[in-house]
Parts: sequence; C-alpha cells; structure tokens
Amino acid sequence: MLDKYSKCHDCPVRTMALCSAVGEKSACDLERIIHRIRVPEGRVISGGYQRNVTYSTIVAGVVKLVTTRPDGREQIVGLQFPSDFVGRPFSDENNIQAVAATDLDICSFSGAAFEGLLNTNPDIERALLKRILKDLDAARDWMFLLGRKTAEEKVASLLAMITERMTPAPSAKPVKDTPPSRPTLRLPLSRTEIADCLSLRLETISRQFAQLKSRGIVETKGRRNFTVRDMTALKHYSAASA
Amino acid sequence: MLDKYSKCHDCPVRTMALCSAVGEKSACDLERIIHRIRVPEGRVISGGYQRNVTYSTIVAGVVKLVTTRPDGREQIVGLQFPSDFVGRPFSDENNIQAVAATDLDICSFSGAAFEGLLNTNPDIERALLKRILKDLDAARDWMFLLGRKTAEEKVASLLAMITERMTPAPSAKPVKDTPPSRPTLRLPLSRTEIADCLSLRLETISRQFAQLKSRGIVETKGRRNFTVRDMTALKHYSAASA
DNA sequence: CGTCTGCTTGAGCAAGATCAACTAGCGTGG
DNA sequence: CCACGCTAGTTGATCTTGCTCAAGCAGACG
Repeated sequence: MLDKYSKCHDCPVRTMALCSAVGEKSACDLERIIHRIRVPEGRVISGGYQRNVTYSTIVAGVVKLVTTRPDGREQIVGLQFPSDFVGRPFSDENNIQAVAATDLDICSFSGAAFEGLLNTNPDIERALLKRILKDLDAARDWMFLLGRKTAEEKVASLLAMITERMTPAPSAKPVKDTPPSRPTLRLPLSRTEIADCLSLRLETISRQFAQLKSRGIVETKGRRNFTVRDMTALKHYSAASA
Repeated sequence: MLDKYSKCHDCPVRTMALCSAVGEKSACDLERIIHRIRVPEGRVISGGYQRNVTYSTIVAGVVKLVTTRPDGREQIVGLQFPSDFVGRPFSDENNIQAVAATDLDICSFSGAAFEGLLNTNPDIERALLKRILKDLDAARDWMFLLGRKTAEEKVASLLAMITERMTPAPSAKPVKDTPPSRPTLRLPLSRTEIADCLSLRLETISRQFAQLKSRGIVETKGRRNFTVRDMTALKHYSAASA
C-alpha cells in the first residue's frame, strides 16, 4: 500500500503541503527522502527525548504541540492538521513535544537529509519560512484566545477551528442560504486535552459543551462525535477571531 | 550623527542582529538599503494601516506587538528588544501592530528591497528563518504564561524577562556569589501595558508589584524605574520558564 | 504650585477552579 | 449477547483568584 511508488502521486495533501509549494526538482528531491509511516495515538513525533531528529508533513490525523513543566502543568500550544509541517529545525533541544493526538499518517524525513535540502534548494527553505510565519501568526492569535477570551468564546473558537480544518474546504457555496450544517466529525481531542488547549478545566469544557448543545449550535453523539449545526452562531460566540 | 558612514560600524547591536549572522557580502548588501532612524514612542512601525511595508532591526528601545479586536480587547503578544527583527514578510495584511513602546532607534529597510535580498542572498533568508523560529519559541513560551501561570508568576516572569533583555549580558560571573542585584532600569511599559501583556488588570499588576516590593525582591523609584534586588528569588516566583 | 494623568488601595463580586458524587460509553470476558 | 467494570465525562456545591467599581494619592509637567 504505502510502497515508495505510491509516495506522492496519490497523496491527499499533495496540493497543500510544503512539497506542493516548491519547484519540480525540489519536489523530486523531497520525494527521495520521505517515508510514509503510520503513527499510533500518543506517540511523540518531535521534541523531547527524540535523539534522531525528524521532520514530517501530516497526511492524516491531528498532532498536538505540548509544553509540560516540572510541576505537571501542561499547555497545548498548537494543533497541526493534515498538510501541516511538524518539527523544529536548527535546534537540538526544544521543550515542546509534538504528540500524535490521533492515529497518524505522516510523511517523515530524516533531519539531516532535510537540512541538506534546505541548503541546496532555496525554494524549499522559502516554503518552510512561509509555513513557520503562518505558525507564528497562529500562535499569536491563540495568545489572544488564551489571554482575553471567556470560557464560552474559547470553546466556540476551538470547535470552529477544528471543524474548519477537518472539513475538506466547502468549494464555493453549493447550497442555498440555509445555515450550513457541517458533517459529523470525530473530535481529535479528549475533554482533558481540550482543557489543556484552552487553559480551562475539563469540568468547564463539559459545561460549555452542554450550553452549546442546549442552544442547538452543536450536537454530540457519544464521547467523540460532534456535529456543528450552525456555524454562523458558533463563530458569533467565538468573538470573531480574524 | 546618523549619516550613512556611521550606519553599521558603530552599531551597538552589530554582534547580535540579523546582519551579523550573514556573510560579508550580504552584510554589505544590507548596509546599502538601511536607514538608521529615530521613532517616537507610540508610533506604529509595522502592521495595521502601513501602506509601505518596511522591516527593521531594533537598535535601541522596545517594541510591543499588539493585537486589538473590534470590541476593544487588546493583547500584547510579544516584546522586541535591541537586535530583534520587526516585520512580517510575505503578507500584506497582518492584524498585529508593532508599536514603539519607548522612543526607538531602528535600522529600517524598505520591504521591496529586503525581499529582493531574500531572493538573492540565501544566508539572509537563513538568518531570518532562524530568527522567526526563535520568535515562535518565545510565543509558545508566552502561551504557557498566559494560560497557566498565576498573577504572581506572570509579573515575576515579565520582570525577569525585561531585566535580562535590558541588561547587556553579565559576561561570565565577575562578582562573588552574592545574590546578584541588577542595575536600575527604566521600565519600558506602563502598568496598563504590562496588564495587556499578561492578561491581567492594572490593579492586579499594582498589587503584585507591592507584594514583590514587600518581599524585598524588587524596588521601584517613581513610576518607571525599578531595580531587581534578588534575581534568584524573582526567577523562583516566575515558576521556572525553561 | 496646581493640575492632570497614571498609579495605588480598598471592598465587594463573579467566572472559573476545586472537590465530590454520580453516570454513560465502551471494551472485556463470561 | 449481555453483565461487568473501567475510564471519561457530567453535574452539583462551594471556594478562590483576579476582576470591577470607587476613592484617594503622587509623580511629571507646565
């Protein structure tokens, strides 16, 4: 299935990932050093104890970026979705761990090989720089959420963000102007993880979910499945992020 | 004073800024496009309404990076000190404004010229990438502070950070092992700005300052002058950032 | 020397944390 | 296939931190 000949041709993130933002030659150079691999939920894919640095592009699944302090306090400082790049070049030590929040398909490159390409292929470096800048923008947006938003706004923002990044782009507006109900999705995070994202307690998450359900904005089925019934209202409650 | 011949030779941040991380030729290319300018406190130097994009290296003074939402909520998402780079390449719109927190000396390059150099001088692009990665690390550290630290820890962390970035590197340990008292510094931020940094209210800042003073950890004279009497204790209260 | 603005201090309040049951998914083994 | 049990999630009661509102104070500047 995942043999080397199927590496890129059928890659679902081919049009959005780092490798699509570079020229023909660089794409080939990249293809030569990648390995498509499966990673089970919970595995650390970058940062922390890792000795062999690797970088990766997410093909399927969600990665959480976690900072942990000696006293046990934990903060999720970012989520990465399919087509996102994971890894911290030019730094051996990095107190942020990238952990598989769900089972993952990733495109993994060895650190040394990737850094080599960075030196020889300026277009790859440029694409990386642009991606890191986006991560920086996202981090700063998230800082506003952490610092200034209420519990209600935080939960609404996160659900809206997850929904948008997990829905394969609505390709214009096909339907009439009925308020757009989204497909049911599997939440990539537990309540505890959501709490770690938003700097709240899991009890607070639970209460906010209850509130959103009672307003008919989202529905849940089981622990992990949720449906956004009214994205407009959800965005309204998330206090206009951009 | 600031004529073109004094541009770089006597630059106080020559050894730390972007321009020092590049080769001889790139340093010359950069020198050709820079202007050393003075900027008064309060001026926006990047982001927001700016039509002519410029980038800059801070030579003296402090810049705050501010996000503002339509409802008036404000969050400072970063501080930039001498030798830091300010500006957001490859994006025309950017809802973060870089504002002079104090009067500034900056080394300013026009956007177009700098982007041109990025295309022709890979070492400049590399230096920029490394700098942006550091900003990203800093942003993520700050997310932990915003999300997880108490008011006391937040204030202690900020004071420690400001003190370290405004003290010109202790060059090994010259003194005996007396607890190191730092020189008196001028605080680059008002109480309100500190509150916007830490996601607290100015009253809370005031109370935390009072507490730190009563413990003999810092002293203040007037509104803006402060002295760290015991950096070790200050760091202790800031809950070990790294 | 007065005034204006930024800072401090106090009193009461509220959002979210904490503590404590309790319940529902979901996997397991009988 | 169902009962069991474990863990994740929910719900309620109470507490705490930092916010809000209000008054008073002091440093900087004319």
